Amino acid sequence: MSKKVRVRFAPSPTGPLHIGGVRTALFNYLFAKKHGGDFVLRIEDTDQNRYVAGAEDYIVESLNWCGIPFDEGPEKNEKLGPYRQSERKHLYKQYADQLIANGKAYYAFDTSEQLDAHRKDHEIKGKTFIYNWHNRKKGRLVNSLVLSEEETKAKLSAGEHYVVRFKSPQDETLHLKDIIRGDISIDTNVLDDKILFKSDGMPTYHLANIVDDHLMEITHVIRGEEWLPSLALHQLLYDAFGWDAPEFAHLPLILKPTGKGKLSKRDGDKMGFPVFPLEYKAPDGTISRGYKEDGYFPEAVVNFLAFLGWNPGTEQEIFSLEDLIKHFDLERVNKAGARFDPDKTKWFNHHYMQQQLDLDLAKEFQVKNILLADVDINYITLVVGLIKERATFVSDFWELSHFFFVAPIDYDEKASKKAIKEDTADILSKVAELVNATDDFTVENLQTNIKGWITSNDIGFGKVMMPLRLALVGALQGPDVFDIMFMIGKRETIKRIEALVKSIGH
RNA sequence: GCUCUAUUAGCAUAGUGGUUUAGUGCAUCCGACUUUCUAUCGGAAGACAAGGGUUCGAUUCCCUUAUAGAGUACCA
Repeated sequence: MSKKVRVRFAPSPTGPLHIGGVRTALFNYLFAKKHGGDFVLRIEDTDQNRYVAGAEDYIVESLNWCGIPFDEGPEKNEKLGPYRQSERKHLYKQYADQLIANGKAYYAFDTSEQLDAHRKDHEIKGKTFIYNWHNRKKGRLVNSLVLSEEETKAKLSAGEHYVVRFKSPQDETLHLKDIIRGDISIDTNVLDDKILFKSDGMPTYHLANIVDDHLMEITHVIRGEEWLPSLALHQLLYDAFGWDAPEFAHLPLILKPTGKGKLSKRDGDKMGFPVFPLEYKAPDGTISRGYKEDGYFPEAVVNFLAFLGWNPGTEQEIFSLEDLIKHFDLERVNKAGARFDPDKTKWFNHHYMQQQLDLDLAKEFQVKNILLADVDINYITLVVGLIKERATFVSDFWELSHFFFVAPIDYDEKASKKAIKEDTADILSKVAELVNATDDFTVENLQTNIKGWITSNDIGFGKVMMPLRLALVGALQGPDVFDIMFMIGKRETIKRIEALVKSIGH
């Protein structure tokens, strides 16, 4: 009985896709897949002034990188295409005309300048200018409602610029439904007569959106909260056309980490985290960082995005895409805005890092560090296995593991103070001997030899282990000392111990 | 201004008209890992915006206030 679920993600190609847009796309995707439906990408490029070349490709690449590809869209499975509104231009006029013919819309000839003047005028008087029943017949507006039929025709045939406005009803209370927010009532008297068709021959978002959603057989419109105020108009438009409206769900806004205002493009650079999925080079040359380039795994991005406004109601926080599809539910989406937490996104990334194959991480590590070009990949893989648990990004690896590849060139001052005592040189020399005497050079043998020596001579672990670590690493950091010795080998271990002994100056 | 929306600890959130001493995660602090640590493990501290109702009883329902956000374009 129920139709197949079809949802759409309808971004405007005005620049890189904001992370909030990705979240909207993700929720659409999850909802569609959960119900075995289709996920449609439609490009809303009705504003020719704001068009940015390359933005559409960026959107497609972003969705693909996140692993949430669309089923239908530009150049892909075009069943009900085209999927760019600029290519559907010819479709919209007839619908605007239809509304005019049945009295639901009208021509307006006011210029932008005239309207601005009205708005300013009202502002001075402390009132709000609304282009609706309240003002449309008072004589100061020029439209087909106040003009005679002849005058209107004359203006049209004279080629005067006009727009088509929706005639919003008077004194009605609209009852709207939103899956997330429940019932919403609106007094139609506060609605203005929105422009449906612009003087440049293109429809506005409002008209195009309704016509396309209808033609593309969209069953659920899942979009950002900023559209909530337009919901009444959209419902009215469906009614005016005599079409069944889809169901609506308005997603909560994504707020800045400071909590004030919605997350904007500039917040990222200011606070040191990306707001875009992929790096973006603007036509003017400025570069915005992306999650991908910053070293985030797509799984982590999807996971934290899913939790921006939604939660499963259980204590599970780690969700694969498949899990999300299984558990996602619009009813469980929050109404309140979701504050973006950069630390939590790192936490997710750390988690997904642990699940990556050491070999894959090692390959990436090698590519990003020239110094590793000639190092055996198997060795790098072993190193990665030892240090990845304390890394969030692959870019952390070098900092955490350089001593596996190169000997320390100097010793951290604070660490030296802490580790080096009067008898340190003697102790280290003895340790070097022990290392040298360990023929079968394994972690286990090193441990039993050195630890055994410490306990049998009653020296104290700190006095031995700390300077030993300092010798090997150059600081009091890194994984288990015995692992390090084993990895760099007997000769290198002894070399480094002797280097420290020498530097102490005994 | 007007319209709409929200408000649980530093932050994100769970949850409910009465055994809830309000659960979880991030961050913080403290311990442990026979001694690195920004990792891991264990523990601690920390919240129902305010005021009115409704009710035997409200964090949970209603109203008001405060605060915050969104929209208010020939942008989407």
